[in-house]
Amino acid sequence: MSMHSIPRVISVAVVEDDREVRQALQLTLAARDGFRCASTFSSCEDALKQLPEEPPDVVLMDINLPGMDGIAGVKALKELLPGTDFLMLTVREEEDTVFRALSAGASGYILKHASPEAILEAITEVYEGGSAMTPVIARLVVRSFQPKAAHDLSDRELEVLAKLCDGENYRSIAEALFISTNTVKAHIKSVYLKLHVHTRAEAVRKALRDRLV
Amino acid sequence: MSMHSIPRVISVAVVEDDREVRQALQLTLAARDGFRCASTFSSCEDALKQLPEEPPDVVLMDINLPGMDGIAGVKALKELLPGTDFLMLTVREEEDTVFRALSAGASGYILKHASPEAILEAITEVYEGGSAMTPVIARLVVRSFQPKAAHDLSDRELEVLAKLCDGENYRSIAEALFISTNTVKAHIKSVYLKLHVHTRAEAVRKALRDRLV
DNA sequence: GCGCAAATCACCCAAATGGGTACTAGACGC
DNA sequence: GCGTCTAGTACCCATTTGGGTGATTTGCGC
Repeated sequence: MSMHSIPRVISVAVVEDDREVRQALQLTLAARDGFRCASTFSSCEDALKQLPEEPPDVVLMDINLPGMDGIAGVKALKELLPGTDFLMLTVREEEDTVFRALSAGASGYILKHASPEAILEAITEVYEGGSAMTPVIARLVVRSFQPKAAHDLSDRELEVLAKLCDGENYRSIAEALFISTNTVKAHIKSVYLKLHVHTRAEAVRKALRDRLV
Repeated sequence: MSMHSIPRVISVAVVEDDREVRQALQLTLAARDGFRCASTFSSCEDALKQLPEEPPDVVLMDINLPGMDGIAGVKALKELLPGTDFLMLTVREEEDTVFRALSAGASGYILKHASPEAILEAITEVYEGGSAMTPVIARLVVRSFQPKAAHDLSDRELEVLAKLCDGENYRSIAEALFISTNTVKAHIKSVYLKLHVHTRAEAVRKALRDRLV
């Protein structure tokens, strides 16, 4: 925030294979004070070659691209341009794609046919250290924080499972809960039964993924 | 979306201990077509008693409340009103609080001193199945999807770690990678060393938490 | 009061795990 | 060419884990 308190121009690069869309974005950026379209590319491969020479502040990245797609592109470019933020431009709001893009290092995820105003606002938000996304995508993301299912584990079982996730062994769990190791075993067996797993590792993964702990 | 295609009034409840703020919200809602302030409460305890009788569409929930705080309030109310969405109202954008609120079941997280327009827009977005949050909070959330640190595991080690997370044992990992179980052990030992863990469970937790896989 | 589930404990045993040590072959940098 | 790194291999051994079986107590619902 304070970093950007002196008004300056946000330099933006565009990676988009559709020539029409690419030029429309370029024009939108050129027409507006405070923005500069530093470069445009029709493929990630081109962007990878040229962008490192003059890193922009923000990259608008299409997802569906011939050759290397936008997600792989972000992953590769982010390595070379750690200070640059990436804003995904897409036509559909698919759960799987959203999460893969965010995991790859995208800072935002907006729709291609949003208004120029909305796109410029998203660029500004990202540049200022925030993140931009549609409400629908935000809900997908928010939902991923919420418990997935009720696995009807008893309170005691949840307690044991939590310690299992901490990497504690039978003996230390037993000591912490003031019960015998045999009882710990019994609870763990019950947990495995209810979660349909057979090993510690699977139980830990399920507990973390489904946010049971 | 189609569910709400017939224009109707969104009924909103407010839980906020500050009388001024509470009344301001009430007035904002009353003054606008399409919104209705169904009820207001100064504590979660009160809301828990009365809300189940007539569930609103959206609840605006303050976080800092005397007695039961807004996060515990959401968790409790969400059980009773599964169809209702909760929008947290807060003054600060603290990472820990944000994640706890979302885990508790909140659908959005906005600033108390946002404009009436922005608050009404957030309510609408949440009502329509989306989610509302400030760009700063969105970035916190997005960041949680990205790898936390470079633990300099080799490619092979990452491969082994991934299978470890799947709950596979030495033998099946060895078979999958066409190497001996001894080599698998060697890789795993190296992984444990680099991640500073000593057991499978800890390794799985670290891998999932830090998004190494 | 009966039944049932949860929580507690016990014993056996095969398999898996984690730690220690030691060696070889290829790749890469300098 | 020498050192270092990663990958791959091997063996030993104590500890841990997971599965099977069975038992007691407590509390809750009907």
